[in-house]
Amino acid sequence: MMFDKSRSAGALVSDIARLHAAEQQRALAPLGLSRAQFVVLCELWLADGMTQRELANGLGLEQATMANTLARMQRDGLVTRKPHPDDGRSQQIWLTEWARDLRDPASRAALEADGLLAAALPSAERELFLSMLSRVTANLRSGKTG
Amino acid sequence: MMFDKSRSAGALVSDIARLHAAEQQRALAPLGLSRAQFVVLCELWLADGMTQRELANGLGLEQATMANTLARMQRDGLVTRKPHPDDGRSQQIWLTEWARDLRDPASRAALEADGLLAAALPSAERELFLSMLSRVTANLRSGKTG
DNA sequence: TGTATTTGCATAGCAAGCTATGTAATGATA
DNA sequence: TATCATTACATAGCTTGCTATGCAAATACA
Repeated sequence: MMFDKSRSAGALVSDIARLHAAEQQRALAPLGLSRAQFVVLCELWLADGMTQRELANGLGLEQATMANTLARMQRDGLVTRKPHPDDGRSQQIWLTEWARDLRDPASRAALEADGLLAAALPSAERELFLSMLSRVTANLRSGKTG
Repeated sequence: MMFDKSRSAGALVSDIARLHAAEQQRALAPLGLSRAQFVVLCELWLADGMTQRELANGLGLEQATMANTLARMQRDGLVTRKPHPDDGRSQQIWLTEWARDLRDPASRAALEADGLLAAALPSAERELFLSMLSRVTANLRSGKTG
């Protein structure tokens, strides 16, 4: 019985994720952002005022993970938390002006890291690669729920 | 300036890596193994007696990460560390009998998790997917060094 | 109305990745 | 030979993921 990691999609994907995360961290660092913070900001740039649970659900992360990341984002001046008007248990997450201003430069940095990844493939293959990744993501996600 | 995570290979790969890691953890848990430990065991099943640095280099991990993982593996009875005969600074990492016996069942568990991932794609596309992942991995890795 | 369940959040504690730093052994060199 | 640089490892401290718990607010229902 053998496990050949060079022929394991899971092992390869894990390696790529780690290498890509390092690239993205490097690209985002000059803005004072971490990768996890950028991911949360992507949601909030579309619409802030969401609750912590809505954010966690949208990103597929656990509530506790979200709570910790939001605490660091508040510490770093990226978000503020205000009591929810209709529900005393929850809070609305709002972007600071500073976080709003980061949208363009941070998106550029993230795209740059993505470009390094895509550069490994001829452009003719990139659409298919994205399609495959999307199908795998959808499949694993649905398997988790159902 | 927009960042669309559903069209970002990096974002998709990160999600897949997280979902796959959870699957693999679940499959390995009954054996008392974590994913990170399994990865180290894969190296040691091929040849044990390596030093910590050799293991870290082989897996592309930092020395400190390796040191911590090996400490947990020693705690869990998977490896023993013996002084290196030729170099008083380093230690050789040896598998325990128990770890040796885990090779077949652990490999099966890992392959099972990989199967769930591959199941998202028609078999005709799987070879190409592996090839793309290999090229991306190689490209990112070489970019790191050079 | 009063209790019981559910829901939203915080916190503790663990794993595994990272960087930075300290120590001891080795190796190179003046 | 004595000193300096390098190498192997350990440790501290950070992030970001996880599970498990606890608490308080909201909701359901007897």
